Amino acid sequence: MARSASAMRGQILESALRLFAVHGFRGTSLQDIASEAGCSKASLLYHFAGKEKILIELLAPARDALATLLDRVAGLEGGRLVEETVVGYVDLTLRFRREIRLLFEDIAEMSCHQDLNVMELADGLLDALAGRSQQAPARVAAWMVLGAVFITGAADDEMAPDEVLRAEMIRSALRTLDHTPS
Amino acid sequence: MARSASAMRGQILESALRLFAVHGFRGTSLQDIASEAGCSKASLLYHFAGKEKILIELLAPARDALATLLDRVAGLEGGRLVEETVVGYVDLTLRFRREIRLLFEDIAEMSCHQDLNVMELADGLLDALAGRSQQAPARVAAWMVLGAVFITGAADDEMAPDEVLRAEMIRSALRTLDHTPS
DNA sequence: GTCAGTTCTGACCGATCGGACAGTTAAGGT
DNA sequence: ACCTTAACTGTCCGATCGGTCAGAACTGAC
Repeated sequence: MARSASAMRGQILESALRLFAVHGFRGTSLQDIASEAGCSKASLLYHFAGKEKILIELLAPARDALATLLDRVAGLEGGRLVEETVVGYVDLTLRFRREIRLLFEDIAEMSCHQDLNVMELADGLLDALAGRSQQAPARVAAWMVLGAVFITGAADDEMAPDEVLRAEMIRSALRTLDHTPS
Repeated sequence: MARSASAMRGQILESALRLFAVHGFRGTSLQDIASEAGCSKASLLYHFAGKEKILIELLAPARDALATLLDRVAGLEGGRLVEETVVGYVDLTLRFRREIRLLFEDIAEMSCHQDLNVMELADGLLDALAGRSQQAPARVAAWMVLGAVFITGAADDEMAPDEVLRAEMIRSALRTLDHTPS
C-alpha cells in the first residue's frame, strides 16, 4: 500500500465523480466511494477533510472554466458577446457533462425508479416538441426547450410579472424550435 | 385533536411541498414535516404509507396534467402541434412551479451554501447571454438558454454525435436569443 | 353513558451515515 | 539499523433517519 498521495487522491476523485453522477451526492456514502477506489473509508478522510470537500474539488474545475469564459467575454459587446458566450457555454457543458449530471442526482432517480412513469411522458413531450420529427436538429431543439422551460419556470428571478414571463417563454421556445408563426 | 382525516392529509401535503421545495426531498425529514404540519411523526405515517408516498402524491397532479396535455395534442400535427405543446408546457411549468423546484433540491442548496460562489457566476453568465440587456425579453431568453444548454448537455440521449449535438445546440441557443448571425 | 372505530402519539428499534482516533505499515533519509 | 514522516486502516462513536407498535385520546352513533 501507501501509494503516492496524489495518485490515491486522483483515484478517489474519479470514483466519487462516477458514483455521484449515478446516485447523486447524498445518495453516495463515503463507504461506497472507498470501496470503488479500493481503500478504506478512513483513508478517504485522511486525504479529504470531509465529504463536501470532495464535491467542491470535483466542481472547482468547471467553476474555474466558467469564470475564465466570463473573463474572456467581459470586454466584448453586441453580437460578438452573445456568440462567444453561447459557444463557450455550450463547450463547457459538454466538457463537464459528468459534473453537471451529478447535480441532477435525484431528478433522474425519481423519474425512473418510481411509480410515476415520468420518462415515458418526457418522451412524448419531446416527440411533440420536435413536431414528431426524428431528425437530430429537431430533437436537439426539443431537448433545449424541455430544459429551458423547465428551469425558467422554476427559476423565478422575479425578472418579470407572470403574464410577461409566460409570453416571453412561449416566444423564446418557438424561436428555439425555429417555428414560424402561422 | 383528531381532526378529519382529509384535513390533516391536506395539511401534511402542503407542509411537505413547502419544505421539499426549500430543502429537497432527502434534505427534509419526516420530523421536519410533522413539526410544520403540527402533528407527530407517527401521525404522518398513519396517513401516508411512507415518505415516498407523500412525494408521489405531491407530484401526481403535475404528472396527470402533463399526460392530459399530451393526450390533447396527440391528434395534431405541424405548426398547431408545436404551438399547442409549447403553450401547454409553459403553462404547466408555471402552474407547478413548487413541484418543479423540489426536484432541484440540492442544486440550489449547493450553489448558494458552499465555497463555490456559483450564483455570482450564473449572474455573470446571464448578463452575457442577455447581451448586457436588462429588458425582460432578453433576460427571459437568457434564462431559457441557461437551462436549455445545461440540461441538454447532461441529457445525452445519444440523439447525435457530439459534433452535431454541439453545432445544433449553438444554433438553437442563438435562435432562442433572437440572434441574427453577423 | 357506552362502545366501536378512527385518529393520534410517545417510545422505541435497526440501519446508516459522517466523522474521530489510536495505532499500524511502508518509505526514505541518515 | 534507526528514526522521522507520510500513508493507511480497524474500530468505535454520536447523530439522524425512516419506520413500527401498543396504547391513549377523541369522535359520533346508539
